Amino acid sequence: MDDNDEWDLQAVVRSCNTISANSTNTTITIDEYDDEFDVMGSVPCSNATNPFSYWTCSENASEGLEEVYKEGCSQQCLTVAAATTTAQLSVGDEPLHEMLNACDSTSTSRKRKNQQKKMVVQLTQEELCSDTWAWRKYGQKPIKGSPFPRNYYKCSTTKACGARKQVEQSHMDPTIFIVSYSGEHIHPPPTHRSPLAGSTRSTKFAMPNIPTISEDATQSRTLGGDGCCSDDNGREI
DNA sequence: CGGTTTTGACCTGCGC
DNA sequence: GCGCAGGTCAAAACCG
Repeated sequence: MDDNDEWDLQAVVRSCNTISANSTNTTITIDEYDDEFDVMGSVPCSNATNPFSYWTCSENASEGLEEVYKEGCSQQCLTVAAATTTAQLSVGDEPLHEMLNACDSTSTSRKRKNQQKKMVVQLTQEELCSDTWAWRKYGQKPIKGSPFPRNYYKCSTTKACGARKQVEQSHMDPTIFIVSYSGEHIHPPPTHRSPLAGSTRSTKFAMPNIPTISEDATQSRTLGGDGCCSDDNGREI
């Protein structure tokens, strides 16, 4: 792990600190997929009995994980679970290796052009609220096979910062959000934010028939609010 | 005024 | 080469 991964670690640690203790479902060790996953390290977790391992997807792995989700093979997307010495992954009640095998033979998903390392985590809304980075939404796209759109965020602290994240609500469990972090922050985490940052919007532009993505609570407006959550339009929830 | 969200258009990669 | 789908851009509108 190098300096470039530092922000990822920080983000994970924050998530870790709020991750639910029962987040572990059926799990398999990531060791079974050494060729596919890059386990980056392990950090202590205040709310979990075990260290929290974090990982990124190597090329094959990211495809595999993406396929698992796209194909709807699982009841939930990948769960980043508390681990012992290696990261463990759970996919609902199904063993991950079975998921991947199934998807390998049936998947029609496309490879994405952005193959840079991503860190994928599954978070609840509360956990998302703990994300103190300042994010600015720059896009939203409906995703085939999912009733919920995917939202795209850039770090808004500095224009030069290349950190990005994608947030997608699990269609199997709408209370779960799949967050993919990519790129890297070139600055320390913000400790407070401008009162102007994260201005709210009216709901007049809300997309009809598309559920509001409450993960936007992670948006900058929550910063300085010491963890207070707000919805897509900045309303506190 | 400065920052954000919204959202349609555009770009690009991949499968067929 | 074409079509599909994901990712990004950017103008317009909004908010405090």
